[in-house]
Amino acid sequence: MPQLPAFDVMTATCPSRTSLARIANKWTAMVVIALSAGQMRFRDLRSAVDGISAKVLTETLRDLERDGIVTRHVYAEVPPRVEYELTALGHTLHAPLQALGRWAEDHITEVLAAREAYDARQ
Amino acid sequence: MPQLPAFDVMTATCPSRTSLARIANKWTAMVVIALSAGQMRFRDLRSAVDGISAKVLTETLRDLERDGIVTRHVYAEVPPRVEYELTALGHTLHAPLQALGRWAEDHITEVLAAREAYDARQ
DNA sequence: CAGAATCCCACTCGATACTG
DNA sequence: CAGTATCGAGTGGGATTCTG
Repeated sequence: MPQLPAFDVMTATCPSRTSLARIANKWTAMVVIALSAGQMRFRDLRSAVDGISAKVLTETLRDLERDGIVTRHVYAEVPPRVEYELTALGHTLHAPLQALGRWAEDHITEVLAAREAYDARQ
Repeated sequence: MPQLPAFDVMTATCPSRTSLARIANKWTAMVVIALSAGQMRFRDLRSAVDGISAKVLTETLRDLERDGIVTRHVYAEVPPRVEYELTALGHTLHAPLQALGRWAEDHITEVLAAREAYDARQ
């Protein structure tokens, strides 16, 4: 058995795992990637992250705000305007998540081929 | 509204999103990180990825195998021995996922502080 | 040992309708 | 516009038991 690197996140009781569970999430990844371009309002985020429902976007943003990754700016206007922005902490998360998104795109052909081969064997 | 990078994965119909959904997952991340050290058998993976159930580990490994990220080697022995290994494709996924795990560990203090502050406001 | 099978709960997520 | 409320289908994931 190979030597494993000491990695706290692999321990069930370590709080960093709750954080990993949040950031290792497709919606989180897409929202953070979208926000990396700069401040955006709710409706623009919704169209940037194609297919996300208002409910899930709201919940995702709340969780990211709670974890200090996103800030919420409410402007007292009519109609209401709410803008979301990455915090400094949020910006440090962009590179890792962007890398994940890039991997998905760069290797989709191989993944699809592997799936087809696997399913053909069954 | 900021200029968004053209990113296929942000499109709901793009197949790369199904791939992102698989890799942006806490169990996937921990399994791939564990396997990056080399070939491992089922039971060792189970203890490396603390807290994962046999069922979820089996399903995660099946999905990763289907996507061409992991290979499964069955040895005709008694008792049975099954080893899992990252493919070449799987190895390209290690760096991004390791970066995510490191982020979770490196920033857990800030995240916990943000949570506490957020919850105190409610 | 490495799983398969089963049961079941909790949570995710989408759709729809409504509100400030 | 930016949500909230509610409902319901689907999925994730744990516990337990059984098998080759």
